[in-house]
Amino acid sequence: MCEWFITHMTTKSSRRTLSTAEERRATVMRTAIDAFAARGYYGTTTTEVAKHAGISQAYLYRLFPDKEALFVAVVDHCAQRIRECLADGAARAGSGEPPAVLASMAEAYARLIADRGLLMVVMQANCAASEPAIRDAVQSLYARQVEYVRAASGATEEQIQEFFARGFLCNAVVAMEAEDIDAPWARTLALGLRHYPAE
Amino acid sequence: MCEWFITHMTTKSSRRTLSTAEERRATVMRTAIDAFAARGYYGTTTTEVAKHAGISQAYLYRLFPDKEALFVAVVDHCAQRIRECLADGAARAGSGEPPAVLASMAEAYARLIADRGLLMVVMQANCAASEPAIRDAVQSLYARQVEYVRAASGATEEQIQEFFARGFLCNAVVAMEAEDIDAPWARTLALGLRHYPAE
DNA sequence: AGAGTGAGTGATTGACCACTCATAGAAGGA
DNA sequence: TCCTTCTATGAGTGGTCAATCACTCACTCT
Repeated sequence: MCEWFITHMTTKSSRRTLSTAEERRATVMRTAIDAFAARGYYGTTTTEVAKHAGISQAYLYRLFPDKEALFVAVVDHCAQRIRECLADGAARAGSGEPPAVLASMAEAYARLIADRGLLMVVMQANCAASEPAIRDAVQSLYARQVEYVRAASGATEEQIQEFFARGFLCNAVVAMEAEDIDAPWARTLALGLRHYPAE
Repeated sequence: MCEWFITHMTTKSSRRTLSTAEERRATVMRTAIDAFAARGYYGTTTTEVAKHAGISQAYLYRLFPDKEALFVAVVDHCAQRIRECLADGAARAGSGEPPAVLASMAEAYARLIADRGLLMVVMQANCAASEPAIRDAVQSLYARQVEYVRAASGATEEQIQEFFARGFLCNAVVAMEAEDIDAPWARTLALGLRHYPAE
């Protein structure tokens, strides 16, 4: 929150240094994740997003044509981060057997979604499929993920499907905050799901 | 939509027959599913819900104290329908081996979520966990489901977890409307997921 | 120094939303 | 028939939201 101070108020003087629009867009995409994560597309106001990025709400509308385009841009940003994370996991496994590569990717993914915000934005987008533009963004997100996993692991269709099934289970457990609940049902769902505490 | 005509305008005369508040609440819970399914808790207006039930928005506020209570009631209603469905699946399997019972439950569940609305409400609720009352409703929904599946099937923890993992996969596929897409990634995700067309 | 370009904002607007209230009308019992 | 209780609505109210606009200021180039 209030990145403005970090990037612009390094000295005590009131001098301010302008960013380029592209830098600002990048800042917004990073900071908007936490805003949209909590209340989703409909429940998050553009004023909230602007505040998180340290800019005025009016300027947000110069950076993005409307709220929908802003949300789609944030989803695409998340998609890219997830792909980078899967690539990282695959690289770590080297050229092993498919199950070993999948396991390494799963491990990397589990570490990634220790950042709850990123995961929740993806889930929120999944639920906002009634907006065609958002639905398209979600479909393209999963299209790329599935094809990347297939290419990087060389696993069978069944193995890939199970990989994603466990991923969705993981998402749901984190979304409903069941990870820390000490009850049989919660432990059963979270069985063997690595839980990296938030940093 | 417009249930009012069905229950109240069976004759041409302008005479109207009142329902009891309890009947009305039941109607609202049934019809509100489709409203909340599309745009979630924040994106759905109380006017929309009232219209679906064929009553005025003002009267909705006599039946439910506020929007949150209304949404939670709808989620609880969905939870109950899912439990009935699982029980039906278990009954159909008789007293077979755990995997057979789970398969029968999965079959029943797949048939249930041919009704896209019911599934989407549950997913929307899962995403609205930032409201404590809604998060509690979701947790209690899954708590009962997991424990019911455990008791009815006698399966191991791992089997139960995989049962729910496949359930979440199924949910995600339906939510992102990937069932009908004719592309490798979509076919991989939907592999073996029975797809009952909407009635 | 002065002109031109792009970053950035305060104030506003019209639409819409959750929620309220006063009141009309139906059902049913004495 | 009159009276009470409950269903049901029209007409608001205050507040909030996405989107717009006129404007200021910072930086760059000449």
